[in-house]
Amino acid sequence: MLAPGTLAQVRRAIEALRYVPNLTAGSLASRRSRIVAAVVPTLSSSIFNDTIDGLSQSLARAQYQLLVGQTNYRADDEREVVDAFIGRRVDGLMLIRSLPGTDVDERLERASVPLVETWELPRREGALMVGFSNRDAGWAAGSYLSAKGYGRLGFLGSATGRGASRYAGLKAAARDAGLAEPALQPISAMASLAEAAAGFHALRAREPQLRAVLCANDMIAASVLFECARVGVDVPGSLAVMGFADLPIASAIAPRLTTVQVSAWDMGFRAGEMLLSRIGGDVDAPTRIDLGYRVIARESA
Amino acid sequence: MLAPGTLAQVRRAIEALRYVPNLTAGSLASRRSRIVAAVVPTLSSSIFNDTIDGLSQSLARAQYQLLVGQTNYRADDEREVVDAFIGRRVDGLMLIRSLPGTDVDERLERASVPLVETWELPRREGALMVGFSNRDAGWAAGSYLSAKGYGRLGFLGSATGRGASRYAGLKAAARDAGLAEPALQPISAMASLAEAAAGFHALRAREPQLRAVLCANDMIAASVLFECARVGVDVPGSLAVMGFADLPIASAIAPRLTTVQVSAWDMGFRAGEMLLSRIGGDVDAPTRIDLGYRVIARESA
DNA sequence: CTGAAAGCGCTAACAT
DNA sequence: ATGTTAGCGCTTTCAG
Repeated sequence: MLAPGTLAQVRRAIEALRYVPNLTAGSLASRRSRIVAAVVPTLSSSIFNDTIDGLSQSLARAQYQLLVGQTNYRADDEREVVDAFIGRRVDGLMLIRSLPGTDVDERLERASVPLVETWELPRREGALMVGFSNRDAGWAAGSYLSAKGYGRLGFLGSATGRGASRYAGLKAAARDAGLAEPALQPISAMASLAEAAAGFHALRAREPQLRAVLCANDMIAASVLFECARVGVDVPGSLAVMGFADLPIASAIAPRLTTVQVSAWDMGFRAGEMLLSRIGGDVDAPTRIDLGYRVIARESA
Repeated sequence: MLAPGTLAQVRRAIEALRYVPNLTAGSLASRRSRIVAAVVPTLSSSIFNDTIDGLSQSLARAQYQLLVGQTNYRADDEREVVDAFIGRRVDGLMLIRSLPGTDVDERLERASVPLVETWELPRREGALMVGFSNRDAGWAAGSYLSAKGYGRLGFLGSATGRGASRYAGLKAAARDAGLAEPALQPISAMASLAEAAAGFHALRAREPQLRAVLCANDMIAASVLFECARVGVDVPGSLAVMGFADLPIASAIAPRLTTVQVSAWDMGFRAGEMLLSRIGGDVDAPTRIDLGYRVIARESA
């Protein structure tokens, strides 16, 4: 039996000796690491940071910790980092896929570590995901553009993965509106702002009639806006530009950027919640959340 | 003795059974977690991402993994996250300090986890650090501005921590050049672009004679540039604007941003290397790296 | 309910 | 060189 005040003494001793329980030992014994991992294409881009932030916040509430790894859009890096996380016995993993068709799902499945995918929403049985349809979002952007009366459309962004889906949606919208097929100017998924600028000029050279350009993300769109300012192209008068993601810069830049908002922070936060409830054994928690997208009409298109 | 081909069989069996060694058990037994942690003020800002990226890259080479935590510029969050990392027995920790004067050093010291600080360079015995002098960098910016002939100077940024050091340097440069004390418009360290814009307008209202403004980072400067475009202020004709950090946007924006480059990625990479060699027991590895700063003259000032 | 004991899956130190 | 064994510091189970 504990004498009154004994607990307090113990606490004081703990503080005095600076005893810190070893979570590693705890993890081994309990078979629970209290660690969740995030695997993202790149850490040095504004695009996914909000998602990581959101994940981090939901994990922090539950005293979980966050391990991060980047793939640089390479399949073997993705596999390597995922294997390392499996070895670490993470309790769950959030993935923003770098490329389609890798076998990481299977590996995680076999190790029975819960996986939640974000930034897309493929239909796959039993998979956890929180995101939106990139194709539909691209379609919405295209419809907005055609409804505004812009005729000749273009797309500036990656021609693979999510970028390809957005372009496919844009193409479908153009077809639905009876417009010509939008021009595609592919740039790498990790494109620097300089690369984006060069891609824009290439697109303009190829398509002198270009009336509106949809960019794969707001940073690319910002770069386009900068180039327009530089060469004196009036936006949206001579050219409409539309971004994607609704990053903070979109509502600050001049002219303010018309874009497709996609709840980047929420995807991370909800991904964390999904993982946590799955880890907690909650069976009837949602497994698939469509956060949708929303065209935000501002000044640039 | 291993029969020829036995090793190959074992490997095949490992692959077939999908056996993945448990790193947690290894950590406990070897007293080496092969994890390094990064504690940053915020994850959802472009400012520190390159540093985290650099750290991540140097750790990946050594098969180390990266745990991240954010403090939201709050002392108690910082302490909590650092304690959790100590409990996890991380082999090292990189810290971008949120506020001065917290006791995290002491706690890490007692737990004997190597600490490397970045984004500043205080003189402290035995401490690991890789960074630059914020005060000197602020001074360099101020000298550049005064040499360009701009009279009335201003500063837009946090009035605490690194921001305060940069302002102190700016003030010293103004004094050295015989100019009036630069106006200080404080905004929070986590300021949104909208807050930065509002701060800029407040500064202009207060100081109608303002000729040049130094911003605490390039995102704030970008926001200022956007507002100038919006209200028709000619940059640098009517107002010079200078940024800090040399983020990718600095060289892309129109007009291109004059700024102070500070090797964000390298700070992270070198921090990782310092930690790794310290963990490896290398005694005569460098403990203090001054990466310096460099004024990059572009169009905006 | 409290307390002892048996692992968790590795590494490292030892013995052979 | 190779094989064996004793922990690492917790959680959990099982007696009492």
